[in-house]
Amino acid sequence: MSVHSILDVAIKVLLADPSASLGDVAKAAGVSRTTLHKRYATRHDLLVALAHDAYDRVDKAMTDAQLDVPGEDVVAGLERAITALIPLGPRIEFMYRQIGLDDVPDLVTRYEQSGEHLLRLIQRGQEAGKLRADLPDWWILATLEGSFYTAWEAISFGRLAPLDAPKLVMTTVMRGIGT
Amino acid sequence: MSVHSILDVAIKVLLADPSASLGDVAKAAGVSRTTLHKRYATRHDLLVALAHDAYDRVDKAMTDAQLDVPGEDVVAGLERAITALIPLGPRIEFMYRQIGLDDVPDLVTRYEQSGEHLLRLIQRGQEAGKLRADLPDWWILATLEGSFYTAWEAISFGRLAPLDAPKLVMTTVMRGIGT
DNA sequence: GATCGAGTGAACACTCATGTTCAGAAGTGT
DNA sequence: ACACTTCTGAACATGAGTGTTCACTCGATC
Repeated sequence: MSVHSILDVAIKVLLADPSASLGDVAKAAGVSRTTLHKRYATRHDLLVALAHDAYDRVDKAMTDAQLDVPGEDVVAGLERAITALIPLGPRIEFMYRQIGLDDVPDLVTRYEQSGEHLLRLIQRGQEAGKLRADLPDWWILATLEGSFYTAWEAISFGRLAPLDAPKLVMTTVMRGIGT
Repeated sequence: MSVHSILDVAIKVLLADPSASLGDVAKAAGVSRTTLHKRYATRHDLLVALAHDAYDRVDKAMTDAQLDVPGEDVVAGLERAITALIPLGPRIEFMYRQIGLDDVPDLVTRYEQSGEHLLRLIQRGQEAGKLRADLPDWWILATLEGSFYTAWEAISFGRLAPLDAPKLVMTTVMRGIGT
């Protein structure tokens, strides 16, 4: 069982039950508790590792989405970002729900940085007249993240097909629900 | 210390730290742990009581918002609903984050019912041509709830003034972020 | 085949929240 | 003043998760 597999399983288990014991995690990962303790000395260490792994993937997704290409269409960039974020749903949900990681300076820093790519894209969109300039940029970012999260929830409930999500999010966020 | 005050304090404490002990809750409420145990025999009982209290308030807010008046403007109804929900932010956030209450049939039922008022309003809005009919009603509902939640978060971070929230949510949700 | 590293299961001490009990204090009503 | 209720602080047993150690097994490597 590789490190990544363990983290994958740990995310799932801890998401289903945040109070799951390390024994539960180890069992689900097909690994002895001793081995788990060898990799992550304490529960806190495991949580931090999970958070870092999640941020790694978000960062990679944002980089891959090529949001910083100046000439390109902002809306297309947004759609690529959303599409890339959808598969990361479980990990982001985990980050979102886990409390007690606020006191880890590294993670706070990463959290603040994680939205930077999108925020710059949004600012460019506003300057280019593609996005409403009467709304604060941070609010637009929060709205985007919220809509993505709503989509992820709908997917996890089985109500929304993953492949339908990006377009649905984009049309909703861009045009709104009004006629 | 009245029952409602205890629940108020309990919400705050458990929201700040979901793993807070009953001793912490009791101390914060200015009540002995023994007394707390007398009112709520187990931790689970307390959580269920908190959930019911939250649903009570949501139900009351939705009823007070008069969403079922047939003739009235749907958009105005939505804004009243959002306005009424904002103050319930902490409680709804609590409901949202607490896991382990899924196995309480009463709460599952109440959860399903809690969105009914808004859903009917949305359906009326779609029929009246005020809301996009090309989007599923449940998705519009989820979008509304998500945007409300985004606003609540911004408020709790101190970035958004509570009185500004309803209008901001409405314009964002109705018109979207695009130009 | 011997050696090394990684993993395993079992046992252990430790901490902490929980739930319970009880005798006494504080307050309320008659 | 008295009876009654509620709240309190303290103590207790219990259970569960945690972190640690250790002897053992297994597989790969030399």
